[in-house]
This record gives sequence, C-alpha cells and structure tokens, in this order.
Amino acid sequence: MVSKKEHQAHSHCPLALGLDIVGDHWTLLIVRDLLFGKHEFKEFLESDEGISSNILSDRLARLQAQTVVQWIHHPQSKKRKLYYLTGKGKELIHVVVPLVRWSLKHRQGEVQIPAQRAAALQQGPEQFIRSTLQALAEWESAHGIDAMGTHTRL
Amino acid sequence: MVSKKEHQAHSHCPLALGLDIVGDHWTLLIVRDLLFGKHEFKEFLESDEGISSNILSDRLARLQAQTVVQWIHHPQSKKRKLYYLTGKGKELIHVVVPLVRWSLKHRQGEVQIPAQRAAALQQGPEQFIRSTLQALAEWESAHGIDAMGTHTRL
DNA sequence: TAACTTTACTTGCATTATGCAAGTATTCTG
DNA sequence: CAGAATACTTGCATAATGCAAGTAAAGTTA
Repeated sequence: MVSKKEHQAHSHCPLALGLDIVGDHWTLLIVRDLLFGKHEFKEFLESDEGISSNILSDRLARLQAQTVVQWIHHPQSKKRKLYYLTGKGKELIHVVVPLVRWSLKHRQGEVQIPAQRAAALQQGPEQFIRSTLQALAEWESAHGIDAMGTHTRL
Repeated sequence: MVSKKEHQAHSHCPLALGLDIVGDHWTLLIVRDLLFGKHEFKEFLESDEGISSNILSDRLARLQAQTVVQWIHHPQSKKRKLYYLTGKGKELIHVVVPLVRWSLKHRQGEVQIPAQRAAALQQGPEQFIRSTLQALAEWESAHGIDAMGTHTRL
C-alpha cells in the first residue's frame, strides 16, 4: 500500500467511521464506477477524473480489506480481474445518490450527465436505485456470483 | 488558505463535483457538528476527531466560499462568531444520515452514539432528519436568521 | 486597571499523501 | 515469437496535513 493512514483519530462517531472508508477524494468515485457497470482496472483508469494507477491500486486494496469490493477472474482471460461490489458496497448507493442529487441541485450549471442516466434519474431516486441495483444483480448472476443483498434498504 | 487544491480534474460528474466540496476527511465532520447544534470554532476543535485549528480554519473558509456555511457575530461578544449552515448546507443531511446508517449497519461493533441521538434515530431516518432540521430552524429564528430552506426535500 | 484567559485565528516545520512518469511481470494476440 | 495489453509497482517531486507555537483582539478576575 502507498500509505498507512496512521492518523485515524479513532472516533466512535458512525459518520467518522464511515469516512474512514469512503472519506477521501477517490474512493466514492471508484464505487460509482462499480455501481454503474465498470469492473476492470483499466476502466477505472479511463474515467474522466483521471485517477493514477498507484492510487487506484491502493484504493482497491483498501476496499477489499473493508469487504466493500471483491473480484473474480475474467472468464475469458487469466490476467484480467473483474471487480464488483459486495452487498456492503452496493449499499453505498444510498450515500452516492443523495450526493449526486445535491450537486444536481446546487451546482447545476456545472453538471453534465449521460442522457441515459439523466433519464433514469427522472424516474425518482428510489426507482433509480432499484434499477441500478437490478442491473448489478443481473451482472452478478451472469458471472455466477451469489447475489446476496440485492434488496438493500439500508 | 492552507492550500490551493489545484488538481481538481474538472469532471462534470455530479458526484465528483459534490466531492470537490465535501470529499475530504474533515468537511463532513464539520457539517455534522453544525447539523447537531455546534456553532463555534472552539466547539469544532473539541470534537472527538481532533481537527487541528489550521485545517478547521481552512475548511470553514472553503465552506463559506461555497455558500455552505455563514456566520453572525455572537450576540454577547464581539470576538466570537456563530457559524451556521445555509439551506444548501443543511441539505447535506441527506448525505450524512445515510452514511451514518451505513456505518451503524456495517461497523456496528465499533460505533457509539450519545443515547439521545440513538433514540432519535429509532424514529426512522425521515423523522430524524425532520427533527434535526426543526432544531436548526429554531436556533435560526432565535438568532434572527431568515430560515429559508427548512423544508428541504433535496 | 493590570494581569490573565478566551477566542479565532496564523505561521513554521516535519510528516504523509498524491501526481506523474516510468518500469515490470504475466498474459494474450497476430 | 514479437508486440501489445493488463494489472500492477517504484521513484521522485509536489501538495496536503499534523502538531506545536505564536498572535491580536476581546473579555474576565483580582
């Protein structure tokens, strides 16, 4: 790992404990990619924000250590890995979506979203969450992953 | 300010734009304090996580620049400032609460909450949000602040 | 009213984390 | 078998953070 993050000042506040895991600039962006259909290292690298490979590697390792992310071998390739969110990871959608909505409301001039996702958001947050999780569940069953936690309510 | 944060890779993703504002280790903890009744510099310093004063000062300045936070003079003192959340800031409760709930579910062994807040959470998230915002609205009207945005739905 | 304390900061310096370019070890592809 | 792709790691410069100390204005106490 690139760092130790020694200074976790060990609060028992649930918010602080959550931020220990997702409270940096990159982690939630990786979770976003995983929620919206990306699964490979190179795909995360290609996202607009331009994460560097050492940071990506580090964050994936941390997310695995926290059982937020796991991976399987690519069915067609020994070298490629397919990362995916655990049930715990998928439940972060309930944090991601409100932050997206907050930005849409308060930074609307600067935001751009793929038309398809904008349309899905029109259906309202609950429906958006449902269909996003449904897509993940289908991917999982197509890859032989035991899809526990599809019906996450948090 | 302590830094310039040059490297904001200017994505147009709403999540990334949101994280530009609240995506560091400290900002949401300050927002939490503001949501739950703290208003002064020293009170933020006293929180369990132990933020240092230079970082606190920097984050408060950024939050003001983003119109998430504002302040008034303490009615009994010329030197003291009372910080408070704008409507935009208060709406971050819809991000904070889900992350709190996520931690309560997934890091339950490590979490401790003041009994009063745990009880309030028992009422369900919507009611918890309502009563938290209600308390802020009362503080605001007690301090002559025009309480726009009490009924935030995001 | 002089001395002490409080508040909201700033400054300086050591330590950590990040960004970037390059390198590496497998694995696949033509 | 030569070259490209994938998932990393390494090294080094730069930026952010932690910590201790300092400061200026205001308030409090003797």
